[in-house]
Amino acid sequence: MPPKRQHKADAKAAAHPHAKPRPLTRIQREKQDLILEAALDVFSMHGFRGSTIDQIAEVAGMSKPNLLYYFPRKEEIHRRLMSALLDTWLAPLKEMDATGDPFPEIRSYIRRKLEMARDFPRESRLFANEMLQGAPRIIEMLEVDLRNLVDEKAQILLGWMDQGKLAHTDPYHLIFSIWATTQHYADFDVQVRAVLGKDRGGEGRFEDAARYLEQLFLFGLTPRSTAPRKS
Amino acid sequence: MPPKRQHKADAKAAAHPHAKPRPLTRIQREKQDLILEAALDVFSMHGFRGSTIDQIAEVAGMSKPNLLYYFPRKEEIHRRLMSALLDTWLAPLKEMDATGDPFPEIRSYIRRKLEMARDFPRESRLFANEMLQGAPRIIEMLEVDLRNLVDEKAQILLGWMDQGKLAHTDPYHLIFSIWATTQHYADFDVQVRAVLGKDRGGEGRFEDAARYLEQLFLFGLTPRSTAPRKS
DNA sequence: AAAAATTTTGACCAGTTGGAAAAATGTTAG
DNA sequence: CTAACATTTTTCCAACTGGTCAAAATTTTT
Repeated sequence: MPPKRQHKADAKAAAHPHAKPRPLTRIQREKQDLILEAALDVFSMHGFRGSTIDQIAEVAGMSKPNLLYYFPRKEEIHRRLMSALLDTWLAPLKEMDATGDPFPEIRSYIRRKLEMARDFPRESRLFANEMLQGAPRIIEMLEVDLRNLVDEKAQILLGWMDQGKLAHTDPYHLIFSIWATTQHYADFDVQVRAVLGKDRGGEGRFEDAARYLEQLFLFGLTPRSTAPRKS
Repeated sequence: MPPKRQHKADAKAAAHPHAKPRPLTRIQREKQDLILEAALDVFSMHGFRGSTIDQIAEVAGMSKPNLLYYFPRKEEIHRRLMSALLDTWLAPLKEMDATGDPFPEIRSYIRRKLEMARDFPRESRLFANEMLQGAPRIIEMLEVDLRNLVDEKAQILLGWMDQGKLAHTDPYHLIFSIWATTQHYADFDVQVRAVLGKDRGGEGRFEDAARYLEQLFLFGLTPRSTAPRKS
């Protein structure tokens, strides 16, 4: 039997699962990063089905077969992006600390999320695209990891509420509303820009958003001088 | 010259632009609705590029050429959906009335938007998909119609603020935050369900959301009994 | 019931898609 | 230098894509 052609970099490792996988070469790391970067561009705009390997390859500046040498299937690229993404995405929430006070904690959570919308809009859109499609590739992670994390943080919020440090309300929907309002600035960026126009739609929009959201979440819309209305 | 075959229902009308277009037959109306309904299913999940005519035809229960008899191109279907959508979508905001009081107006705006997220989730996702892709097909409408409408309503909000009926804040971001928080329940439905789990994730989630959002927007997160924190 | 118009179907097409195979070209350790 | 390996290119393919076309089936009008 002639030795099988070695089409993938880790073919040897795969043949013998317990063999130490040879470390990636410099070129492998560089090219994989290049591909993932390009794929993020494409997937985040068109979703999984709407994106083609050719498009990704073109953005990455290489031929399609060459790209397929590093990632043998399209799904593989997407999977890699998604699993890297989830960690990044949940990190800000993980930082919310029970020993802190609610308002500083919530405020800095909002800030971090808003910074992510500003600095990593493609990641946000990639995530949104996956959600819109029913999250077929990450649903289990949502139901386990995400759910556990949110449960845990909801307990913290409830604790603060019981201590009278925070208005008593639904902690889950509180978290949802922070996700929604912050990610909006990445996912619906076109709309935000269209509405704000050229002058107000510059980079300053993130500071305006931060100021507004802080006020909304920390002080609410009720005018401070007026007693809350009934009904 | 032999008379051209009449492949499209309105070919005659098109030949003579000022001729009164013959009204659609019953079958034409029914089938077009059937197709648009199916297309909404498909486009809202996969976006324009990720959807195929075959898929739509299958959901609509007809053959691809038959579908193409009613809508000669894929874009046409999408265009029809989008233009019908924008009207529906902006209707709730249009209702916000300067002569009313801010809190009832804002509260019922939130309610209407939340009802739309509950009753028309596919429309919401179709819209979200278009946004994620940079809104190539509706950008002008956003920059003109949407922008004018929001400008107008922002003026109303500013008026209320000047009268001391509403906390002084950024009216544009206020509107954004209402859009974001309500549409979240349609666009990120999978995530919401995954986090809330089977028991809390039923239809009741919309009522919980309504209650929470009302509280957030009307009273804010600051505990009523405590003076607002400094810094 | 015939004629006219509308609707549906089946066969087809050119371009695109994800991917395979193999040959050609670099790169590196001994 | 050269053998072993890593990378890239060329060629190819079967399935799918949006869309056409003529004929057949059906419905509507006269």
